[in-house]
Amino acid sequence: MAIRVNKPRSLETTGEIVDLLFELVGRMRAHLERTVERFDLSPPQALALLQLDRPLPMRHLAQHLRCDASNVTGIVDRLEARGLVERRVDRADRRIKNLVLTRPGTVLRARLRRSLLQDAPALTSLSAKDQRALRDLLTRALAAP
Amino acid sequence: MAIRVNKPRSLETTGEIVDLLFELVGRMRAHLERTVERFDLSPPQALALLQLDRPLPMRHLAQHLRCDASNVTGIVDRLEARGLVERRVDRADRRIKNLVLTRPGTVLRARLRRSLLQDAPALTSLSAKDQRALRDLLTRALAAP
DNA sequence: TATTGTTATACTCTATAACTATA
DNA sequence: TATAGTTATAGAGTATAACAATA
Repeated sequence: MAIRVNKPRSLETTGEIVDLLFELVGRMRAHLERTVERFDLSPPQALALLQLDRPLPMRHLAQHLRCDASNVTGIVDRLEARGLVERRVDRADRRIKNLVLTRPGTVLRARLRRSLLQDAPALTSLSAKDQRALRDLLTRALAAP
Repeated sequence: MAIRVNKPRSLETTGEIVDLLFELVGRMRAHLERTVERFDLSPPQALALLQLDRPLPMRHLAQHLRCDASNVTGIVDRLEARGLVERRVDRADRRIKNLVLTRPGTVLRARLRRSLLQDAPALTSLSAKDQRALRDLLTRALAAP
């Protein structure tokens, strides 16, 4: 068995990437906060809406948002009160409530997503080619175990 | 003047990147929470510590952490109580307090950073070459106005 | 017994406003 | 008059635990 304590990959580069991601995500969060305000949504409400490109049980939404399921209740309550989302009891398992966008919810989600992406900080300054390269790198990074 | 409503860059790709970043950052946050626990630090305390690679006025630290200055007081209080940082009044402007890592603080910061980077989720699965490519893309993205 | 969603509750993080000391 | 940091306080976001309905 070879004696190799460190991987050839340098922690130095990893550190630079983490710092860059930290900065990028900071800018994106600020951008999100400015944008959702115009839509009269809280950031959690907006993130929930963005996840609902397909019907999703409450619990799955919680997993996607990385928060406890008890939080989702309140978030969805407000989205439902505004007529953006419906809770539909699952026919196969009646404990489950599937979240489905209403027509207005679908429209609002599309507008929100477009606003967020159209001037996504930093990303818009990359060329189309660079964007594809970035996408492919991130895909490869996340694909591995 | 040419009639061009959309940029050639596709919102489609931008959207994919945002989704990938969302997933990546989620994993990194979970990783951060697991790791800082072992160091008996809260995530904000850990992030503050990580920023202090050089002396920094309270207010600048707040800007880096993207939070109000009033929060930093409590975070630094606890780090100082543990003897990890010192508040040093600036000689040129006595309103300013510069945060400086103590010797134990420097040691702990290095250990924390190493732990975080050594098994940074997703990033460690990239080859050294891919890591450099990712770093360069992110640098370019953030450099632009 | 285990799981989904809800409620009630407490805790953490964060921002706002008023204060002090310096400038 | 303006700025750096602190304090007190309130609000948002989150998690935990107990519960009802269903599996």
